[in-house]
Amino acid sequence: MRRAQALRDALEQEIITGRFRPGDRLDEQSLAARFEVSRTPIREALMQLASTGLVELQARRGAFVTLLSFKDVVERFEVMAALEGMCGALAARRITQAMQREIEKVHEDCVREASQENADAYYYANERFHHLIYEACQNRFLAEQAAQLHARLKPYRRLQLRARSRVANSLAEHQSIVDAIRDGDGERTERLLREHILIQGERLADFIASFERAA
Amino acid sequence: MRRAQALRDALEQEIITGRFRPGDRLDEQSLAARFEVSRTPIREALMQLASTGLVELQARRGAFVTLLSFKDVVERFEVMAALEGMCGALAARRITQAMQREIEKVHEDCVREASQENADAYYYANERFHHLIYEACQNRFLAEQAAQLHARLKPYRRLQLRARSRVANSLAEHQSIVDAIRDGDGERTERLLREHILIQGERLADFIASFERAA
DNA sequence: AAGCGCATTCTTGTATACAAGAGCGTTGAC
DNA sequence: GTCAACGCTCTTGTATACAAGAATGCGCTT
Repeated sequence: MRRAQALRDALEQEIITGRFRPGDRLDEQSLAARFEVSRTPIREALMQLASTGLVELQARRGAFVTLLSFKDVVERFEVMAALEGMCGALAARRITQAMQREIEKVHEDCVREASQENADAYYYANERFHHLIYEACQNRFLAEQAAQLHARLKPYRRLQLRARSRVANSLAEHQSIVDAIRDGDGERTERLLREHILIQGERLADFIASFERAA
Repeated sequence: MRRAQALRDALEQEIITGRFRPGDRLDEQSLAARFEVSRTPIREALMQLASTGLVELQARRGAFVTLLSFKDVVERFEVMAALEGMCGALAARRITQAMQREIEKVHEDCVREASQENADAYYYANERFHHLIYEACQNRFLAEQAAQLHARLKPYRRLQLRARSRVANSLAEHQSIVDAIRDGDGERTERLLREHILIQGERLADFIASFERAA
């Protein structure tokens, strides 16, 4: 069983991959028909998605895929930068030897996948890199919050790692972050990670701005 | 209508005020009977509370009031300190004249209520003070996140403002925060707010530690 | 012809009925 | 007497039926 959970994942995927687009209405009945379940687990799944911010529930009007404005996205990247910076600061001070080695290993994975120009593999290695930093902060709650917002920004982050120069810069930034953590320098790690994320946010902001201008 | 929402608020209050204590099981049937509604809106309310972290849903086992360990609370205060610090930093750089005046006014309210030794009134004035800083950051998402975690920590925060000396110190800290914001000094505001929150966290940690030792 | 109002219909919100898994007690065997 | 297994019950998870609010379209009136 546990249909609601499965539905949650399925809908999340469809939203992230663009099957449903921001602003789209999610009709309970048609979803129930399509997945061949009753409305009950559909409603549960929608409420769970609403709690993560992926959809919005309007009273008596139904569920809609959250439509983030330009400002909304910038705001979230601002917070993401702060959270990741904090993770980094704590990680640099608290990290274990084993964790340190693991991060270095995953960083090497990133380098390898980038050199092979395997976009998807690089994307996933990059994701593991960031998740390791979340976990290394030794604050489970912070790690969860960071991971959740990270996931929430996924649809927007994927848009931008196309430019090859960005990948090269990103790797250089990762390297200096790894170094800063190894040195146990919390402040430097925090600053580097903040900038690393904010650059992404700014890139994306440029992208969205050009997109909105075209529309 | 909108029973689920009303139930959510009612249950939240009962948890915050201690009618239900951390670890308690929340039985759907008995709640439905007590509130004279069916299980459906009860389930909705419980899921909403779960999304904010106030209760935990265990699959096939039901809902339990979240029992935060000592470590859990410390972790949350660590994050709260960072979020509030960030709010303060942004607020100091972005605050409007009107907002500045409003914060000063509420700060004066805090001073007045404290001098009258009206614990509840002071508590609420203090809460308004912090919420104003959240809003002043001009990042709606950050403000929401901060407010949510703030609310989440409410049951734990109330335990500790008993000591009179803490109130006096707290007011002095508020004053220097107001000054730092007026000066537009983001870094100083951030540092002061972080410390202001972390002190609360440490006080509470001491309290919990002594409590757990006694038990 | 245009605007307002009413009714119909569609959708969400709530109640109830049903299914299935988990825990617990009892009973039987060793 | 103790341990294990079986079955019962209790609770959650899902389906369906019902109620109520919101939107839309049609008709009537001016």
